[in-house]
Amino acid sequence: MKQISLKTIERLINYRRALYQLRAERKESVFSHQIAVRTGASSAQVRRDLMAIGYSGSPAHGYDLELLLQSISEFIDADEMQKIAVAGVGKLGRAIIDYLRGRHPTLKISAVFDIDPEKVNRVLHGCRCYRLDQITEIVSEQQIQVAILAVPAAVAQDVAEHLVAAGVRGIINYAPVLLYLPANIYIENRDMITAIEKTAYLARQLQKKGSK
Amino acid sequence: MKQISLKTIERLINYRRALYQLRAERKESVFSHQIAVRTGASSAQVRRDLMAIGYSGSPAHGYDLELLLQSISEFIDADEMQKIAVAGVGKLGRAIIDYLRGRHPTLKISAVFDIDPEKVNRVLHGCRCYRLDQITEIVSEQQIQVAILAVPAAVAQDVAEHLVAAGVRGIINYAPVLLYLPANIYIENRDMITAIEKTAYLARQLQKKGSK
DNA sequence: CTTTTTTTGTGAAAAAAATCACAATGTTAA
DNA sequence: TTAACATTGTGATTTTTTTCACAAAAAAAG
Repeated sequence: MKQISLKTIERLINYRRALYQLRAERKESVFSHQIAVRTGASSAQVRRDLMAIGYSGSPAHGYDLELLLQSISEFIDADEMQKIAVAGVGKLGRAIIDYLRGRHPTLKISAVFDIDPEKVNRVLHGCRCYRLDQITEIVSEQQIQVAILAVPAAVAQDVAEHLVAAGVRGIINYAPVLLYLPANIYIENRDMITAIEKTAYLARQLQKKGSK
Repeated sequence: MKQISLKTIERLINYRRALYQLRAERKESVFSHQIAVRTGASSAQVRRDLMAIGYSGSPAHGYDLELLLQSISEFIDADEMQKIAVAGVGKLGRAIIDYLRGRHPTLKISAVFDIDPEKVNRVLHGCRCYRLDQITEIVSEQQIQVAILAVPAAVAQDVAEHLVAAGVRGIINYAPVLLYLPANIYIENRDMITAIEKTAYLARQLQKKGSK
């Protein structure tokens, strides 16, 4: 099968979310344009993406909601549980732990790390907290491949390097710094300041456009 | 000037961040390939993007770091302070407030909203907290155009509609739901679960690639 | 049974984004 | 002076992504 683009992956994740909402509305089947309008894609785009994962609908009834959900999930999710590490248990780290805990069928936070002795060795929101300097040891021992970086900017690069040394392949970086890591590591930058700067810029553009 | 793409905007924000780091290393000028390596772009890409904002370097010395920083900032940032509203002052909302407070030359959080009577009318992290049901009134009064949505999923759509009614044009959505809003509103989805799902998928792909 | 309508799946076309590649330019060194 | 070198700026090209547009399918209406 031809390699599926990252853009398609992102959209599929959104489609799945839209499908959950549609399911909650008691729908049993769905047309490409219904998914499109909820996700901001075009209906042709939706069809193309579903084609990419090999799922087919019928011209008469569209897509079977349950089967489509299943197909997307099979494609996106791992077969077995995937373990995640969280580095930094400040407000943000705890918010992340809360968002994810027990909510996902194939993702679970299996270790969290902090430098604060008050937190270390305690169970926070259901997750055992370890000392930050144990991170390489424990992450490699547990074979964790995905990590969330929610530590202060000053130590982000250092912690990231330890994660990579421990075998992590994907990092979600919430620290407001650019990480400099080997090219075979995937970095998803989620720094809030960047997001706000971008949105603030676009809000101004939209205003200009709206006012003329 | 030809319209600059959103991709270029995103990269420019990254370049700026890289430049701050380079400045901290006492650099005074910088070549496109140095920016490139720190941001994961190609050097040709960097030059193209800088061309887009009309900044020129010299073949001999590259780009003057200070002037380039200034040019990018002039392009990305507003001329005057831009106000931001934060809806939802849970762990995540407070993390956002902390990240931004006093750190940015043109962005400031000028009102925060929550439903919890314990928080309402108090000053949290330097920001006055209002009742969530005052949001339309206060956001439109203060002419806030950018809002951060950090409320529970169940109320996100409703709060978003109130923000739009109050004149907001850009929303950074941290709630794990897809918002359904007019097409002229910019939505930056920053839901954490989506980010983790995507990264987890990519980590697996990288593993497959690495092992063969 | 036939026509109308709606939708899928997908080649083909268009648009957008990224890369290539090289002339122009200034620098350094001999 | 002149040669060797590194880098910018950008036209041209390539690659990727999106959209168009229509045949095929199937249900509904007449």
